[in-house]
Amino acid sequence: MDGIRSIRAKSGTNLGGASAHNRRIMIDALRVNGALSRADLARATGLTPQAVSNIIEELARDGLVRSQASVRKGRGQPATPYQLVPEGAFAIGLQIDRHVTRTVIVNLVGDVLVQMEAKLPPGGPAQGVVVILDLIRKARNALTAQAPEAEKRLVGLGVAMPGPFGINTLYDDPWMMTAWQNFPLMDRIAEGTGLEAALQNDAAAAATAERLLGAAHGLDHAICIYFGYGLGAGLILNGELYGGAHANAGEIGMILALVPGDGPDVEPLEHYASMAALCKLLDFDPSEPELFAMITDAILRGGPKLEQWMDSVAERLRRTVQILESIFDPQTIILCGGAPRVLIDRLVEKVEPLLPSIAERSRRYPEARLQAGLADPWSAALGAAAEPIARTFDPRFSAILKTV
Amino acid sequence: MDGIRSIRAKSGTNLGGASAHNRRIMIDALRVNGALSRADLARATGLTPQAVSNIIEELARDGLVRSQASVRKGRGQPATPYQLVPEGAFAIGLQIDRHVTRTVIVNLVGDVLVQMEAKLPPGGPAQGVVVILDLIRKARNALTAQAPEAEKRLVGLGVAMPGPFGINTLYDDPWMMTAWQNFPLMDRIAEGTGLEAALQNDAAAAATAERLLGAAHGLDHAICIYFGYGLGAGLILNGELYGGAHANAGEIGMILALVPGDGPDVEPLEHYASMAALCKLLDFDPSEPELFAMITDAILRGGPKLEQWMDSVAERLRRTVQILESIFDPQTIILCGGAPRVLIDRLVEKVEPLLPSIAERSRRYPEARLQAGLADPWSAALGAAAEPIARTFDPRFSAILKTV
DNA sequence: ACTAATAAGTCAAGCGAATTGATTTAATAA
DNA sequence: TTATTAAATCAATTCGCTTGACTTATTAGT
Repeated sequence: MDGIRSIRAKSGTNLGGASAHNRRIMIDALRVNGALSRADLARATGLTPQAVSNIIEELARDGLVRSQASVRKGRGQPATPYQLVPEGAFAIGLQIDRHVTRTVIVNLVGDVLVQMEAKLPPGGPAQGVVVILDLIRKARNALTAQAPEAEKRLVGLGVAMPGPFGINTLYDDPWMMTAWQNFPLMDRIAEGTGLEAALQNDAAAAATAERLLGAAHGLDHAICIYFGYGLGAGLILNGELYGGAHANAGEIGMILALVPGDGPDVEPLEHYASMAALCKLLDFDPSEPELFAMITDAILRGGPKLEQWMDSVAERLRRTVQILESIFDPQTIILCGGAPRVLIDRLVEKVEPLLPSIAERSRRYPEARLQAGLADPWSAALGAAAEPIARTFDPRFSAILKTV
Repeated sequence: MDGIRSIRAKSGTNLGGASAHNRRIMIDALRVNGALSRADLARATGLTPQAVSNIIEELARDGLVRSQASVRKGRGQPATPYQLVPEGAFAIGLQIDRHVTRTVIVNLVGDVLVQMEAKLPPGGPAQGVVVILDLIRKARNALTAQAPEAEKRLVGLGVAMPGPFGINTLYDDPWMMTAWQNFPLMDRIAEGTGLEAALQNDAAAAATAERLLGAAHGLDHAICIYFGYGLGAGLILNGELYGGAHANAGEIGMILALVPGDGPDVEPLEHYASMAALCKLLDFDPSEPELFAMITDAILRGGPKLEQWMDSVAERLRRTVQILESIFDPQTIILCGGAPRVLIDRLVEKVEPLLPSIAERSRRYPEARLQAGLADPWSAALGAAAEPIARTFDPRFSAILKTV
């Protein structure tokens, strides 16, 4: 502790760092705004037109942007807008859930090109990782079959898994997939695929998906409540995903928040509000492949048991939303998840009217206080795929973080 | 909406921006680590020794750092450590509370040089701002009397006020100082002092103080619960203060969180847990100048009424801490505030044992899950003073944010 | 129809902070 | 006494951004 004194400091930067930052800025601006001319980009970023010109030229050479037909908009030379090239980059997303694993491959703008799933064997991660690597291999083959050049432009692989990470089983809870977390999963996957791999929890992945192509597109402050087999939240703060000190931020499934009538023995929120709780209520097998259809049917059929459950979940979510609004002061809160569309939509309806909070301001953004986001079994995998793209091209992984 | 298309983009950067960033990096590293040699700084920041040398030389010329006696630590040329020069910069902090305004002047390392307060007249902001400007004038005179050169090195003025901002009286609540918030306070102060002035809520200011010179020193993820006349939280996320979409993040005083026994008519948290609530309980006049001494006396004397109140507040804080831990996954939570030391310490004691949460990990940081921070009536003013220093010298206001 | 005004975009030279690699200085270890 | 290690500096180079002049393409005004 003396020879290597642990000095805490942020990283310095240099010309290369600044340049990398500016490249990412451009890509980010094009993603959020659609097509922009060089002059637009110069104005928006504060860089000189010449600098923008050089950067755009380089990005075009790299196959990441391309020009559109020029548009005349008044006096002066017409502008040539540039847009992202969808096939400029590809990424793999992998979701590992309790009973199933899903993988998707998306391009730079988030189009899904390949989509595959497999049942996870009960033998735990040692057997599971074999299935996973096999699934990824098949997905890559499918990608190559449909776009031969794509493989060269794979920028990475994102993995989404239920959290929390690094906790020694807080509650004795089979949902926590402890075995998976003590397994060198990421090493095995990185090794097996030859790709850079990053891990995040499923709620964070879903939030990334919302930001890149969902309800949080272009927002800098949004909280995404992920209603899946468990319950979590992805936190978009200052336009970045926030992970906390140990990548466990947003674990709202673990909060012990009461609703009127609860006693001191209240259980963690996700024991009430989650697909797991619903399966228990309806006595459905969560590993059932047709689970979503079954739940959708059940909801459409209705019935007092289900209505009562949704009402009670809505009450808990109503209070959770009030807490999140007070704590984060976000532009909006998004309810999304690996859950059937009808369920998410019904819950959003039932949570209204919201409780009073600081979010109740006269001049609000166009965004509602609470809205529905992406809702399908693939949303976590989609978000996982969005992560490497964000990592590669988002300014937040920029100059400041790493000297190049 | 067509002529000026609102394009959303982050700012680009250039050589000047990178350079400014690196300067701030250096100052930040010296603040957090104490004295460091140029070689240390080079290793810690990833910059070359030559670059560090140039920057340090420039900072020394500007009077912000100075060298200490060189130290021999083994083989090789002895290192010359550099430290921040306390009198390298000064800043004014101003707290505007319900009944009183306080101002402090601190130097670069946070030493308090001047400390003055004044009663606020009941006439509202129009009269109040006169008192405030007069108080600041007196404080500056006192500063000049004790350090004639200091006035030239004033980097700014920070104002701390109770939030939330921009809300049209959510509850009909006399605590919210609505009149002050609809008054062009900051313009008047900036104009009257000739200094750059920034506004934040008192909890955020207290968190800045904790980070620069309190329990959160050097931490990147900490939540500071500010127990003052009201209740709020300052959020330090990724080493930066987080303000939310409208600078109201951390308003935990407004959450409607229940404890066992509460009904649906639960009131906002700060109606139970705050100095205001305590004053009501004890029938103390909050504008009483000797309030802190009176409360301290009352607590030391004890008695069932007070114990019961503290127990009930502790129960609410216990649940709030569990929620904050689950949501933020911080390194630590700090209970601080404009409240007497004994009260803060007693509350921290009484909140134990904490509820189970994801913060309960086997290998925790040295930091406890909950600890006491700064606790005195001046802490918000101190934090307000820390803000301009942070703004001037913190890397977070760096290259990325503004092209120089 | 012609000219002035406006805006997009390029060219070429210059700048400046960091890098690179060689060098100097000052200590300890052998 | 010599080799080794580490801090710090010197001098030359690098490279992306800026500056300012210039070209191109369109509309507005007379």
